[in-house]
Amino acid sequence: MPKQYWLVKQEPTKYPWSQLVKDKKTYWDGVRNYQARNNLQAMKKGDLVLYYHSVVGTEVVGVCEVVRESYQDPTTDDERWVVVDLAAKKALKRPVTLAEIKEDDALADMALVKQSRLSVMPVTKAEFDRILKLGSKAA
DNA sequence: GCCAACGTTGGC
DNA sequence: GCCAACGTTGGC
Repeated sequence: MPKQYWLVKQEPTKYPWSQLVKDKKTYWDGVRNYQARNNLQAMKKGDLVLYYHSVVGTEVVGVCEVVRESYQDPTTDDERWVVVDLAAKKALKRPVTLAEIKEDDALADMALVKQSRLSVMPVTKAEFDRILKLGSKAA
């Protein structure tokens, strides 16, 4: 099974990338949307996940790795919802903003742009590589 | 802070 | 099973 790529959104006022770096890893709770839930369940250990700051910043700031596959969300008794464990892997040298993504021919069709309300979404390898490339330029 | 987009709920 | 009303998310 080839490695898959994902993007998760979080508001930095709630749980910023810097907090994930400090914590080393976290469980990704609070998903209450079926499409996002299905994506969480499809994540495999070792998959790489872009970390996007929504609302404040609106930019991709880092990469994390799935370290535990989906399990029952510990913050609710409702069996419908799951979490995965994510570990911070590396920060981008500089953030890749939503504005840049929209302007980039290779990225403008991302679910991030098309479906702004989805909080967990798959990303193609081409899109993933492209964002890493943009994010590796000097600040 | 406003508003558009979209998911969910509930009445019929 | 359809659709209107409502709530939430997220960009600006």
